[in-house]
Amino acid sequence: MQAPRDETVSEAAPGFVSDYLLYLLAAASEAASAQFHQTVRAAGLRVPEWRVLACLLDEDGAMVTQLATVALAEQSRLTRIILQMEKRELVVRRGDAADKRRVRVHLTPEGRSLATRLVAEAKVHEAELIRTLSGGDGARLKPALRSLLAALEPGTPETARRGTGQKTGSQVKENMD
Amino acid sequence: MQAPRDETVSEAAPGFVSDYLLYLLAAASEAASAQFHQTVRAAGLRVPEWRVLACLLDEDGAMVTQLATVALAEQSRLTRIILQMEKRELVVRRGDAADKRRVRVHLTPEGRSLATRLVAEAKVHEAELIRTLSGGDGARLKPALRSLLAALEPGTPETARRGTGQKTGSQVKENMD
DNA sequence: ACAACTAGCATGAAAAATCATATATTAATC
DNA sequence: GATTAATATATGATTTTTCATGCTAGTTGT
Repeated sequence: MQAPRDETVSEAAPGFVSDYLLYLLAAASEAASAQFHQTVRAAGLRVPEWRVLACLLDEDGAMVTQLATVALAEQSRLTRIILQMEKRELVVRRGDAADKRRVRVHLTPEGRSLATRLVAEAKVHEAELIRTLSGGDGARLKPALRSLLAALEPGTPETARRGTGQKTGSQVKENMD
Repeated sequence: MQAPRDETVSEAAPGFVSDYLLYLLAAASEAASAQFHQTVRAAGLRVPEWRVLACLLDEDGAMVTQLATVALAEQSRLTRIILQMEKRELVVRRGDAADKRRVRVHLTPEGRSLATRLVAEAKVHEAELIRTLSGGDGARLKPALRSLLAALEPGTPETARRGTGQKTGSQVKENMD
């Protein structure tokens, strides 16, 4: 028998926040990621490190800047993260012969093995998550998100163009925090 | 180690990452927020501070822990953020009379004014954003996100209620981080 | 080939976030 | 009603992030 005073708490706030798209996105992302990120931490990685590994599995030899974009982290941060990962022998950095400013990041066998394992777990987790969504929401979500991204990101709609120099000038890039 | 069989890795990677739900969520959230967050910074606020203000407009006198949940930040961080905001006279902290552990955070007139202005801008921005989404995606997104959140968050399905008894044992656990 | 400009990455110093834990207060249990 | 557990917030110390900027290497224009 506890007497929970019902004093000030009577908010059933209509709430701007709880219906605000940017909040829903951030909250959904956090909530959805929380579970899997535990797995990531358990593997001794921080979230951006996991993203780097996954990205390198998709495209080994990516540049630091590229990785920063994909890992949703800033360049200077990514630089340090890569250095740490190199110390841990998850990746190796190699100067690009053709353009010596660039640093290509490659998976080590250890890194590849870890990446492979985590990606597999991620796929399982994703499938489960989508399955728990009621009805068609599971199916609707991804297309809607892609649509949103497409509307927001100027370049790179689908086919990620990269590699060869290709700096067409307006490589608009200002969507990082 | 594998040999870089083609230095300019021209693969338009099938890409696990680019179709991974958690990545889409995180990327969409970042991309969508980037624009408005510039407005926030221009107002001299960091993102969690803006979230606090918005939340307080919804529910003045919220507790620190509550704000941490809504602002998607950790408690100790929120504590410091609130202290900073108090120094800037955006909020005031008041001990809860009934429960002296609690600290209720209230908007100052300045804080309310700023919050009101920003929320108005946020609504405009949101409307524009949704409008740019092709076809029904604008309409589908929010419900899908809410569905996802509902599936993930144990308690608090809609009406954020706290305080009043109802402790069914294993309720709220840890949905932060 | 030279100047000026841009791209890619690194780094120092400052700010901030995190983790574990301290403290105070309230609820629960026996 | 004393004891134990749980809540709510604060704080110290360490690690991270960030910001601005440095530096080197390519690019462009003349």
